[in-house]
Amino acid sequence: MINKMLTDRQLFLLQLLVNDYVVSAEPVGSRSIAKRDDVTFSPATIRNELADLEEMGYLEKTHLSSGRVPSEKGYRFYVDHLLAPVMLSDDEIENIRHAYQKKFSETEELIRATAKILSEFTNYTAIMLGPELLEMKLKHIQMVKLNQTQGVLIIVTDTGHVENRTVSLPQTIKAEDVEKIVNILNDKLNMVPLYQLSRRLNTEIASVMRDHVRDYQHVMSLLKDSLMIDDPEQIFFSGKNNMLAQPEFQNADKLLPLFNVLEGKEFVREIMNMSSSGLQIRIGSENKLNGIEDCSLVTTTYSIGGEHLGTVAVIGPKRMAYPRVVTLIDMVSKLLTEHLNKQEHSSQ
Amino acid sequence: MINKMLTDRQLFLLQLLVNDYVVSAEPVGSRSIAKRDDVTFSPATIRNELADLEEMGYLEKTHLSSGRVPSEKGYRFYVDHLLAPVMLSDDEIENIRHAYQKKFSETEELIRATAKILSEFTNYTAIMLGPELLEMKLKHIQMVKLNQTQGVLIIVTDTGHVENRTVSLPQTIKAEDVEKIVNILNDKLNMVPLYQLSRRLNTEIASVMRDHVRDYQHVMSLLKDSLMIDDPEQIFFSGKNNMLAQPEFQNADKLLPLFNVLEGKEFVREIMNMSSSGLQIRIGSENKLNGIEDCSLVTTTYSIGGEHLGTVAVIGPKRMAYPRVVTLIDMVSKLLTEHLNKQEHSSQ
DNA sequence: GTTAGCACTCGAAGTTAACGAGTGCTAAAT
DNA sequence: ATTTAGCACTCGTTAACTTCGAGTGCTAAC
Repeated sequence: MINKMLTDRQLFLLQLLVNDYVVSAEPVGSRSIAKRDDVTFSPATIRNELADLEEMGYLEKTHLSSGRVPSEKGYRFYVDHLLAPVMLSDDEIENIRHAYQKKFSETEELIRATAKILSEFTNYTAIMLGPELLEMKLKHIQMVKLNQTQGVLIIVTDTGHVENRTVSLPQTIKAEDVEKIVNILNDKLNMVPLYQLSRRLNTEIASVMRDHVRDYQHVMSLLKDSLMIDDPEQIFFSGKNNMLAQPEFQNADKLLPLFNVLEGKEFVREIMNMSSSGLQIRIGSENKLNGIEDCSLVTTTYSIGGEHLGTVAVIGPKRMAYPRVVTLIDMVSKLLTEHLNKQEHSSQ
Repeated sequence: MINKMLTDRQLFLLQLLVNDYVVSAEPVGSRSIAKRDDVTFSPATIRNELADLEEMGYLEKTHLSSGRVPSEKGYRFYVDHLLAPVMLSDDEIENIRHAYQKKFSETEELIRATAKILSEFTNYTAIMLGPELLEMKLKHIQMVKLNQTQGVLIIVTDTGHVENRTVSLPQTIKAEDVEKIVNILNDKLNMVPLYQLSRRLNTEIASVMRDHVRDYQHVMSLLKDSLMIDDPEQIFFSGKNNMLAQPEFQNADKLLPLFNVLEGKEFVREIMNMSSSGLQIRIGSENKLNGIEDCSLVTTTYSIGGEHLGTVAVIGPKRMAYPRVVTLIDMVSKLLTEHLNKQEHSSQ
């Protein structure tokens, strides 16, 4: 089934209609389009064109005599062929750049700040996925004794991420034993990916431990617990409340399922899967996940040190200001990448 | 103005009415009360009694011929004098205890889990405030070099909390210099409260640094940035979405201001201020904070090592299941305290 | 002191009518 | 061959009116 070519005027009208509907959230009629200064033809002509566009599946009516609303096919066409890059005002660009001037002492803080900026400037909800913890490599392990019975095990990765665990120390263990153990671990596990830690523990480490550490069985079981890294993702949400301002989510019946989906693991997995390469847009039911069929999802990626990947996402109603979101998400992901790499390479 | 003493029957009726309204969320009429098995008198009698209770300010009507609803004064009286401790089912107690069986590798995880349990069992929103970061004392500082230009500064407190900062290292600095600096810091700042760090840095440390470290000005300014601890609170929310299920918050107009308040700093400050000693309940407009005048807030405290204090809070509609919430928040805060202290003292 | 009976109130739910924004179609105008 | 004015028709929205019922207060009888 090959689509008939659309005329220039049809393209123009489709674009106008989507733009209008995106801000008004009300079905758009022929009269309101005709009122515009850049439209020279009459409502009747517009009605004819819109009827054609509807026949081709780009538009829908909410009832027999209502104005038109873009269909999912309409949004898809709009996004694929009519997405005019939007200009941000100098003011806005200045504001965004300004938000990145601030010193960020932790990578996490930077990512969190990015989510906030993105949600505030789009007025939708932003989601940031950090680099996968399990892919990170061990850079350093450190044990700090808090008191007779407790210590904190600190794990630093090559990306500067820090994990920590509280561990109960057997009273039999001595300070020099602890030091010895930590030295062994640092020696043997340097630059080992976190997901391999427990395996390595059982193979290489076990034998060394047996030779050098007394009560080694006990120590091994403690270490095994502590080096279990199970939390696979760092996730940051910002602007969930922006959904409350959207006319399509005014009542709790709509909101509850939406929020439940947003907080679920499947949603995060969905974002992870779709953002393999560059900018992607999922419109409405293109999202396979149940519960966000009235939403659109825009994602892109950012890189740390040119290697590890994270994801930036914006979710909002299907009736989304796509050009603006695309411009913003693009800008922000670039700024983030830039910032992370500056951190990585500069000395100031 | 001294309140007239309430008769036993009036107390009984007030209690029944609150209990009924809490579950139904609808004004309670005399007939529905009379239908109960434990009520032996007629609707007319009940009407007379309720009219008296209304006159005394414990009840209100939503309109002239509606059933009655508790007033804030009514809730207050109920909470102060009629709060019958509710029994949890064995099943529930078992479930809660079971949730605490799991091993928690970080204190944070334990507190987060407690919030979740509390929100799930109350069906309201739980808020946990961790111990004040600024009150914690420095136990250990560690610097891990990531590459030529970057390092991670790790700060461990006496409670086992870990803070970390990414710092850009000047290229002139050598590994042994870093070690020297860290040693000085550990030596001079051991057990200093975090809020004093920057002051101490300027006094004691500055002079020592000048004598032992080259390029000391530069190092000092880096340290100053890194030891600025500004985030004063650890806050954990759970079950915000439970608000969506409450009939009083069905539309976005009510939800948006509520959520905005919950996320604001004033709200946290409010909780901090009110929980100075034991269990406290704030009903409706007793909360001075604008935006939660239709909510009630129940708070209590927990202790770590008998010394540091944190706060457990539950917020829900004014029409809250007070007895259940009080029982649960009490139980959970005790379990949490117990768990934290077990961690502290046992060796297994 | 309690309660049956009754007139009265008022919100909720249902009905109807008027309104208006929108459409499709036809026929005239360009 | 397009474009457009004109017009009948559709249908959601709003407001006015009705009905219904759950609830009250009051009075008089128990």
